[in-house]
Amino acid sequence: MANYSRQREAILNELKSRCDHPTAAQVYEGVRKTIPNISLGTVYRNLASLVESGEILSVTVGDGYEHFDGDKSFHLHLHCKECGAIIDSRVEQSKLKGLAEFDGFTPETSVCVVYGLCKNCNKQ
Amino acid sequence: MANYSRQREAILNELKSRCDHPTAAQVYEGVRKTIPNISLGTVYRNLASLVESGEILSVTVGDGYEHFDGDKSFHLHLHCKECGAIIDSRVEQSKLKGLAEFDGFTPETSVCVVYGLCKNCNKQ
DNA sequence: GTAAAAAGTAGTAACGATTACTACTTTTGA
DNA sequence: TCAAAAGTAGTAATCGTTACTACTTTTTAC
Repeated sequence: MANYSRQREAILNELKSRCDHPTAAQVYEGVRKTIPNISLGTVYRNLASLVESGEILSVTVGDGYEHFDGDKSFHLHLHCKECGAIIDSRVEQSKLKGLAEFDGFTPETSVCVVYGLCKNCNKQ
Repeated sequence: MANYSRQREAILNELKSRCDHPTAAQVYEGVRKTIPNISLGTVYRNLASLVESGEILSVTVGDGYEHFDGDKSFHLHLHCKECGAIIDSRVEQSKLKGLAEFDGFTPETSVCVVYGLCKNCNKQ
């Protein structure tokens, strides 16, 4: 089985079993409960590999850290600029403008990033 | 006039006059044509201050750089994972799911980040 | 107008999240 | 069973960004 290791499995498991959006350092702390001497570099490498293979998502909100999300279903991330929380929003895709009323959250600016391939790169 | 300086004005002007989403280093290069000995630290400080005051937007797409946008109107940023381009999409807010057909862009995953205040922080 | 206080800058050093590297261990497959 | 391939631990290096200090510009009060 390609790409298999006890460490990689523990990292993916850690991410799937929690509901927040941890940073690499937070995943590292969590996995250390199972594999105490795992290396931080191993966590970074496997997280990058899991993002590359599409098994998890990478979320950047501009707080200086890369966050990871084991939930790949469509949802918005509400980022509080005050406390830094990243809150999942289960609104329908077509109801983006209804966001203002979502659970007391007051949006100021919304920046949506869509990942994929542009027309040019798609041809190659 | 608070917050005024020739450097800050040149930085804001540089950002408003271009249609891409430059990094701090790219803004620095552009402003150096007007103010050759401007400091990179000054560019970073003013960009952060302009974001803070809401005059410009900060866009992070996970490429390791912070990007800046002088256009504050609602639009999506299509980020090509191949060439790194950040393409503005003028779709209506309510037509998010129609993205797939936008100008040949093939979305794989879309991560939307909404900035604001959560219920708790809003009370304070 | 002018001088002192306040605010901003240039240049450089430091920071810290992430990545690269090397020797070692685990996994794979014939 | 054993050598090649793949992965890891631990540490060093990278580099975008931030902090710091002496200096300059702007503001404010008289």
